[in-house]
Amino acid sequence: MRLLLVEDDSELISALKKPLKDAGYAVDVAKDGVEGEYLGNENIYDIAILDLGLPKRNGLEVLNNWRKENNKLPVIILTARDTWQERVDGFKIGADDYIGKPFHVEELLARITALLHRSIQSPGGSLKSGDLVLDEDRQTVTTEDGETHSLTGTEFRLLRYFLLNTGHVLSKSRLTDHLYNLDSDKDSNVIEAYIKRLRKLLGKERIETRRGQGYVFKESPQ
Amino acid sequence: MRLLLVEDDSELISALKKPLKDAGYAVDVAKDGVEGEYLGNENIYDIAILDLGLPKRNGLEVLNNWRKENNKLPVIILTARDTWQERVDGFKIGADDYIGKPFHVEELLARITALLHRSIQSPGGSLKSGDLVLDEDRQTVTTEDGETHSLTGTEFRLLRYFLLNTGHVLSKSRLTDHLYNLDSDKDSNVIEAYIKRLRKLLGKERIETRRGQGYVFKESPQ
DNA sequence: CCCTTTTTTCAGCTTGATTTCAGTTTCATT
DNA sequence: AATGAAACTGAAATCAAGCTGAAAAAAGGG
Repeated sequence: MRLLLVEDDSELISALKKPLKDAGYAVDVAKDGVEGEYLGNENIYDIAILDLGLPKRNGLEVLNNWRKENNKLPVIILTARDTWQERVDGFKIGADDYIGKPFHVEELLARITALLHRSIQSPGGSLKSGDLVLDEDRQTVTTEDGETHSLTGTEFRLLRYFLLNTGHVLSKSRLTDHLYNLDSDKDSNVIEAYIKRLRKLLGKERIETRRGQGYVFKESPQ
Repeated sequence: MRLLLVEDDSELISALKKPLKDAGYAVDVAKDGVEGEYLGNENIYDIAILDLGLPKRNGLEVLNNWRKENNKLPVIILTARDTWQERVDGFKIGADDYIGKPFHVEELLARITALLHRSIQSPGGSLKSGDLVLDEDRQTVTTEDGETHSLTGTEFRLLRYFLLNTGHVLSKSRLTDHLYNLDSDKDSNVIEAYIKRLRKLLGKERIETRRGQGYVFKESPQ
């Protein structure tokens, strides 16, 4: 999952980065409204955390512009002034959720999870595909044979992304985009290496290779 | 354990704070209904003590709003007027327990312990996990070999939190959240240091490390 | 205020996760 | 079949999270 944080307060940025990373998100930061709006249109993010009080362009304006362009990026609004009026404005323009400062990181994390699940119509704490169950709290996967394996951070993020996009062809560059930040190296075969590990865990047939295009995660092995 | 006290009477607050701290709770106080409701939704508390007669927003209303939002925070209601009717209202809305003023601090402490235990189906007075027994009054632990060791404050709080969350992955930041009430320093390895002490006391295998994720307390060492 | 206990910090070390690498296999195309 | 590009593979190198023992700092008790 790749997350865009549009926020100008460096202190808040550094307070959020670690826990977000720990929770398995690749985080990019935009420090003003203009940059934020631009990045948000890149179509590579799964969710955005948008502060309202921003330099150059106000957060509500950014959100409004995204929605005008039919950009459906899930957005959680963040604001210092938690007024009833502003909250209503945000929702009207098309925010998906709203959290007032000061807040606890855990609450933000919970809302992110809730929103991501909502946006793919899969409520609950675990993701399923066929006989696989991914427990997002424990970062474990239970396979068809009933065995539960705990996953490393990268294995978990990759598998989650597959599960959220079952049946779709996912290119290697798209996968790297979603697992890592912008500044990461593309000339590497990390993805291939992790595909191998997931296959070892889940069975070879589960992840189909489409040579030259990418990989497809299949609901049932067959 | 982190506890939210929603109470406006400063005298009562100061009368409760010390014994609660001594019993190993990290206490945060909200002085009115609005603040209380907000904090209670933060998802970091293990229990709330909620007075009914509050400024700005009545306690029953606060509780009602929490439950509407599907917030399952265990709540003990506190009230001056211990009427049958009010008690019924409180339980109907979803309070877990109820205590009328004036009360003895010991009774409140007992109800808190009982309520926390209820959530893990451990009706007895002491917390057990496998062959471990934690005496919450004496702050001691009895290990498999029958030895009883007295614990320091932090050791006790950490171990109790583990026992109440056996089998769950607990991240270091979650642990700090529940052990301390001030926003704690992020660049520190206090948790690691205490994990080490608990391991020395209980055996290494009891607490499993999930690198990058947190720790799991296991019922049996194996 | 001094002494004891508890808590926190620190620096070097260990271990496991991640990434890279080099050699091999597979596949589409001619 | 021969070719070249893409993907696979096992092992090694690198990097960072977590561990550890000791010492410093803070809290508590007389």
